[in-house]
Amino acid sequence: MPELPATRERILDAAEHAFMAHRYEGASMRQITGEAGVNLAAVNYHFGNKESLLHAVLKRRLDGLNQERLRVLDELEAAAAGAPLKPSQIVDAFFGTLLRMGAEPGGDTFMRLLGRILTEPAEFISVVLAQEYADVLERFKQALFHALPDVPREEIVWRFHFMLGATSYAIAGTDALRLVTDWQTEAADDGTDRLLPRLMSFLLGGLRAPLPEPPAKPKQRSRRKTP
Amino acid sequence: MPELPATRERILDAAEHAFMAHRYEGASMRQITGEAGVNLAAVNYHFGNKESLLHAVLKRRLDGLNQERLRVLDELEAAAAGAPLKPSQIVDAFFGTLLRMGAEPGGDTFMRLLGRILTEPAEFISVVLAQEYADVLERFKQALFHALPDVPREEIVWRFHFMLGATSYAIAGTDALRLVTDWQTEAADDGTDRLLPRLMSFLLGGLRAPLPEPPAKPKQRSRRKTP
DNA sequence: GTCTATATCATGATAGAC
DNA sequence: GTCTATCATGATATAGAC
Repeated sequence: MPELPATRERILDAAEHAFMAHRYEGASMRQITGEAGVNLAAVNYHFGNKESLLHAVLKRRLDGLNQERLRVLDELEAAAAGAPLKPSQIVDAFFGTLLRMGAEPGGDTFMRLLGRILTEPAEFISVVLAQEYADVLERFKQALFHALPDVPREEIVWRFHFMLGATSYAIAGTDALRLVTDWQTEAADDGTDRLLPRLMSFLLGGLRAPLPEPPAKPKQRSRRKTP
Repeated sequence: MPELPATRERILDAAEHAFMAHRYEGASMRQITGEAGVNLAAVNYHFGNKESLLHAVLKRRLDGLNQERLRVLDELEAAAAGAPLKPSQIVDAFFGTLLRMGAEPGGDTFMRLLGRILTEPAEFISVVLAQEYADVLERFKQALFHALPDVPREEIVWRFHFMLGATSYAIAGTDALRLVTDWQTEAADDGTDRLLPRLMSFLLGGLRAPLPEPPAKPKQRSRRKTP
C-alpha cells in the first residue's frame, strides 16, 4: 500500500502534541487541524468527534505499550517456572517499560501526554483508560500478590496506586518540577536518563516499606451495607 | 462586624466545590454563580475574573495549611535544639498536616481540589502555586537536607518531587483509584482514616530507599553551556 | 456597592458544494 | 475525501440601571 492516508496520521500527530501541550479541554480543534495543515472538518470526518480523537491518540500508543508490558511479564514468569518473581522485576516490567518507551525517539511527547491524561478526572477519560488498562493492571496485580505473599492484598493495591501517582507526576513533566526546585536546570538536562533509576529506587522503597500499624480498632468486623 | 458580605463567601464555597468537581476549565461561571445563588456578574465584580477567583479559593485554605506546616516544623526544630530531625518527623509535618486537614469537617473537598490542581499544568496555575508554596518548600527542603546529610541534595529534591506526586494522586481521589481496583468499595469506605498511615509508610519507604547506582558514566565533568 | 441585562467572542459540530 | 460557510451553544467580561 503505497498511498498511505497521510491526513489521519498527521491529525493524530498534531493532536498528540496539542493534547500534551494544552491537555484535552485546552486544545481546540482549530489548533490541531491548523498544526496538521488539514481542514477543520477533517477531524469530524475521520474520527467523528473530539472525544474519539483523543481515544484514537491514546490507543495508538497504549496498545503497543501494554502489549510490551505483558510480553515482558510473560517472559519473566516463564523463566521463573512457577517460582515467585522478585518485586523489582515486576515493577520494572510495568514502570520501566513505560519509562524506556519515553526514551525512544518520539516517545517523550506521548509520555508527558500520558502523565497529564492519567491525572485528568474528566468523566469519559476515566472510562477510556479503564478499558484500555483493565487486563494489564489485573495481571500485574496478580503478579505482585504472588511475589509478596506476606503482604495483605489490600496494601499492595494501595501501594500500586501510590506508585502510579508518583510516576504520573514524574512523567507529566518539568512544569510541576519547577515547583520544588529552583536549580531546575541542573536536574532537568540529565532528566530522562537518570529519571528511571531514581524513580525505580523510590518506587521499590515504597513498595517494600514496613507495613503501617493498623489504627487500633479491634472491633468492627464484617460490616455490610445492603445496596 | 455583624453584617458579613455573604455573597463573597458563598461564591468561594461554590467555586471550591465546582473546581473540585469539574476542575478549572470544566467549571463554568454559570455553574458557580448558579450554585451560589448569586448573579452571574457577581464573580467579576468581587474577584475580577475567573483566574483570580481560583487564586482566592486556593489562598483562603493554603494560607492556613502552610502556616500550620511551618508552625509544626518550627516546633520540632525548637524541641530538637539544633540536632537533626528524623525524616519521618519532617514528612509528617508536611504531608501529615495536609492529610489531617482533609480529615477535618469541611476539609475533604479542598483536599481533593488541591490534588487535582497540583496536577493541572495550566500556565497560570503553576505560577500561583509557585508563589504560594515557595517559602514552605524551601524550608522543608532545608530540613530534609539537614536530616539526611549523607544523601545527595539532588536526590532529596527528586524524592520530594516523587512524594508530592504520590500524594497528589492519592488525595485527588477515588476516580483514579477506580482504575487500579475493582473491589474499590472495600478500600474506599475506610478511605481517609487509613490513608494517612498507608501513605506515610510508602513515602518514608521511598525517601529512605537505597540510592540508585549512578549510570556508569565516569567521564563528562563540568559540562557548561553558555546561555 | 450590588445586581440585571447585554455585548463580544471562541468553541465543537454540521450541511452541502466540489 | 475535502472544502467553505454557517449554526447553536456556552464562555468571559462590561455598561449601566438600581
